[in-house]
Amino acid sequence: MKELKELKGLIRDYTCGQLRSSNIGESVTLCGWVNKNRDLGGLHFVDIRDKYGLTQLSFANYKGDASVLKNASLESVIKVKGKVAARPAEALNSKMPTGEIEILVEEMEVLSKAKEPPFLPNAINQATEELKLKYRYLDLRNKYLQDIIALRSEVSLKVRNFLITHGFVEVETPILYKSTPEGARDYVVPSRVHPGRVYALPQSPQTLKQLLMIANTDKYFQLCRCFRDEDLRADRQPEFTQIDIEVSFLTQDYIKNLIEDMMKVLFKLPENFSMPIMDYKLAMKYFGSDKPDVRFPLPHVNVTDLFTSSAFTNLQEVASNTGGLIKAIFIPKSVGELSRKDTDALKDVVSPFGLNGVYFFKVSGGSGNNKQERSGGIAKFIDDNIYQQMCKRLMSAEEELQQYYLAYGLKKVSESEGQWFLVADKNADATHSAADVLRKFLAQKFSMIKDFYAFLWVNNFPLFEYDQKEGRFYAKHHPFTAPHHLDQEKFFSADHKQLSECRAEAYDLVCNGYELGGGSLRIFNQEMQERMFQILGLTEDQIKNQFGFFVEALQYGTPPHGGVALGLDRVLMLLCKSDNIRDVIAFPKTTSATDLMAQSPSAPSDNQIAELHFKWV
RNA sequence: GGGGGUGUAGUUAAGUUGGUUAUAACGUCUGCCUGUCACGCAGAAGGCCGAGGGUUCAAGUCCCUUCGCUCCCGCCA
Repeated sequence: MKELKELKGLIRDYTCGQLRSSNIGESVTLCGWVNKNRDLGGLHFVDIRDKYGLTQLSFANYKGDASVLKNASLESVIKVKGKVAARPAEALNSKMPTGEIEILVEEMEVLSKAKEPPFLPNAINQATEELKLKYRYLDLRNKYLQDIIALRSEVSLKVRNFLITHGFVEVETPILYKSTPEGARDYVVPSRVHPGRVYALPQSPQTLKQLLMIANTDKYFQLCRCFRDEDLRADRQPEFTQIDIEVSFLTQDYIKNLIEDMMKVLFKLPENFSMPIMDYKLAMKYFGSDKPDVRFPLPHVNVTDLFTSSAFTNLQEVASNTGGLIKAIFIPKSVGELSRKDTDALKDVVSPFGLNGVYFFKVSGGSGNNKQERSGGIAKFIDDNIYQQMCKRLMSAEEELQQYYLAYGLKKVSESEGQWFLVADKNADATHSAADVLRKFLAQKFSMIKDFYAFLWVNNFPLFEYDQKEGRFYAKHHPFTAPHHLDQEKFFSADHKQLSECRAEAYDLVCNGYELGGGSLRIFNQEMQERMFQILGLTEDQIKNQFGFFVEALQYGTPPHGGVALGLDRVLMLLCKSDNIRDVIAFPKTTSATDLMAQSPSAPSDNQIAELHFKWV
């Protein structure tokens, strides 16, 4: 705004955050909302507000109609004309950027009288989420949200500039498209001219961007809206924006270099910053997650085998069960110590994953002449051998994670005193998830989370996930992902185990425990694509109906290609340090995917029902 | 689909073991006030206690059903 050269044609001369003592003496016109009325009897002050700030209006010299002032209720839009004046020395306000001056109002007009609003922007009483969403336009008057809206616009521009400088072309793809199976539930749009048929809103323009590569577009990008009809979370909305990218004739390195440079621009990272890469298996092994938060240490160590013959039946049963997993986390005493009460409360941290609690024991002494002691919790089931193994594993974990410790400035454990926490479940996935959440909880509790952006690539994902219930493979990423170049044999093998172990040419961009995006190299020949559909158990008819056009296109000369899609909303969440996606979207939906302001979705009119050939059940 | 939290003046909250007229702050209205800036002071109005049903002499409070918001699990290729 400072350097902005304003065009003629506005009814205001300055914004409400602009005037300084250098403007004293100027005759100005300001417009804005009434933020505050302070009537001292003989003196009257009004704070006028816009998105740029606040300016105090003084009515000491006001000779106009007093009833106009009376009408200036809070949140009314007013226009004032007056002289910029210095405040008396005793009335300077150093807390306000405009605190050295005030406007001596000569004329005032209430452009739009406001009735008492349901809540005030910037008020002492924060309105509930429900009310704020119903009156979103009032909440958006808040500077916090206005700044984010501006940031979002700035980030979009930077992304476009960056990509266009690198030779990319932005291409718009259809919003009314085709239902894609194998993914999330589609939002579906009925058609007036085609009774009984529907369009689907894209979950992502995946096939379209690949077709653009076949079509010789070479380097494509799009800031595109995507739609998924799934249940929501604090970081998930039914419609969201992706920075969608696809490139021909590339290796994984190109995408990594490109995104690394883009993140440097968006997050103002140092020029020499290099993003570490972590193998999926390593991420799961030590962090129990494919999107680990690596701002703090506390790796998990697998201790399952140490308890196969334990006298403690809870752990013994898990350890003996195929698929059972026990993981341990160590908190050094110098970092902090949980009280007995806190330890019991860990139950609530892991219970969402079906676990009954967290096992623990404490190690004290051991330095100098003090004999080391294990006490509390399950200490009596931890013999010297088990304990030494646990320590050894923690050390080798730190060894194996060394490059990440260096990259993020994490400290290795240098003491044996402290508390061990064990998480166990017959289902390994539950242990991984619970241990991940426990790790984050402990880091939070002991203020171990430093304020920086810990970027990370995770790669070598498995190509497939096996669904026990349905007895079939699903694509972990999507069915166009290329099998890892070292796992081609496994991909064409008929062996279940080989297929399970087949890795993908896929990678995720992770930051501070959020998945910012993911991508892959794609399959670019027809035989391989057909093999993929075959493994996924699609019939000839299904392939033809759902992907026929795409498989056909692959036959007419397809360049090797790949890409990535980043969640713009999550990028913004990280940039403005919000943990709620609603903050970065101008008109967000509730967790039940409704719009409280516009009351959508709403019932169709009788006319629409007839035209769209609906039959309500 | 499942679980946790929550719903009380316009708004945000308090409300004990079920017991008189349901509190407070901000906002609104009235009056006073010449340097306030979370202005101050005095007063007033303002309530379907989310909705429906039940228990009870008596329900904001206990029970059942239901709805909204929110967080999490499942889900999100």
